[in-house]
Amino acid sequence: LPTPAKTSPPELVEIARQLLDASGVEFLSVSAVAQRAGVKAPSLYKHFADRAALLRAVELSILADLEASLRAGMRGATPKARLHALGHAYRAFATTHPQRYALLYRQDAMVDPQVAAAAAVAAEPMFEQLKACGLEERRVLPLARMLTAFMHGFVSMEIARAFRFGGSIDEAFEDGLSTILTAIG
Amino acid sequence: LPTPAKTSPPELVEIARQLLDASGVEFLSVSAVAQRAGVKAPSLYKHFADRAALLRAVELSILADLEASLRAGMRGATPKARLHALGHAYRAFATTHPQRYALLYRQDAMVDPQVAAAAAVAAEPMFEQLKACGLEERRVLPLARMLTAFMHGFVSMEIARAFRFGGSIDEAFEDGLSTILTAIG
DNA sequence: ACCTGAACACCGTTCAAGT
DNA sequence: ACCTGAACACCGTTCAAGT
Repeated sequence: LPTPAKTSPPELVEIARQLLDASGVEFLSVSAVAQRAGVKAPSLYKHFADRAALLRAVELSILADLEASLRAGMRGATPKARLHALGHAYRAFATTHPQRYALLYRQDAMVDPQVAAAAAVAAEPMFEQLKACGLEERRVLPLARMLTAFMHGFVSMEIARAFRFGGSIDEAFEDGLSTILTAIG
Repeated sequence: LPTPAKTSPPELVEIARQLLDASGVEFLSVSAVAQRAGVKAPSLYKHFADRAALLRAVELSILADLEASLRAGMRGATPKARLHALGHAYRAFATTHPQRYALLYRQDAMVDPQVAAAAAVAAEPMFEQLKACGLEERRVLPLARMLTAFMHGFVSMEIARAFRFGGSIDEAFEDGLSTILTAIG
């Protein structure tokens, strides 16, 4: 006869997210998650195939949060204004939850099709506004790539504390973002 | 009486670099490096304080290589042309040695003062050319940050295979780089 | 002065045995 | 159907003992 489940995939993902925020990916161990769920490590394998599958589930939930944050922050009267707001929402998400953000860009993350699909969904708000700017179709993709490259590069350097020469980080982000949006025309 | 050393820090760093290129950071274990050096794992602690110290030494050697690659690639008649060439040299370094590049931006890498200093040295070529462009002093730092954010963001997304909508990656990089260099004025 | 084997506390993972 | 203890192969690291 079945023993009642002491935990569940959603609960394990939630615990994993808390561990991630508190200590980073390297402390997000199967043992630690199982322990906080009140269960022994081997039991986790009844809910997830392996540690990678658990990380993937966490990643998917973070990408969903990112998309929601971008949509919520994307206010403004014009497409360009909304892209500007989206840029700041992106940076706010990454700097508020650096560990979550770092998980998204761990090595080979996008190789998994589910994760790649979720990342594409998170990129949709930006594509929608870029298209609404009314620029030529062939300019949309390069501009999207320039914008995401800048946003990701900036916040990941900020998180890594790679900006070490003083000066205003806020201004540098604002300047860079404005320059790119100006290039839209 | 002393036993002759079977290995040395430089040799261990070289072995670590080969392991890194072959399989990535996670396979860069103390045991694996020691084994390839023909020595048992505990012996490595006579040459490096711990695994982190070994990784740091590898990181320093990679940052030195990066600076050399940037300087070697930075040809051109004008400062702006040289910045353009530097951008392409940066991307070439990252895409040719993705594992080495990924090591540079691992979490909290820049917290170590030696690594931060080496990163600053690697950034010098770019600063030299930006200053040679003759723009106002207060514009140098924001522009440097925009340029590095774009370059790092672009190549790290490229390495992570995050560009999944087709189109020319080469063109997107060239477009983005040109847009930023145009903003210099 | 460097190398070694043994040991410790940790991983992720498997599996047979419980209920 | 899920949970468990025991086991396996791995980590990084320490340390006393060799030479």
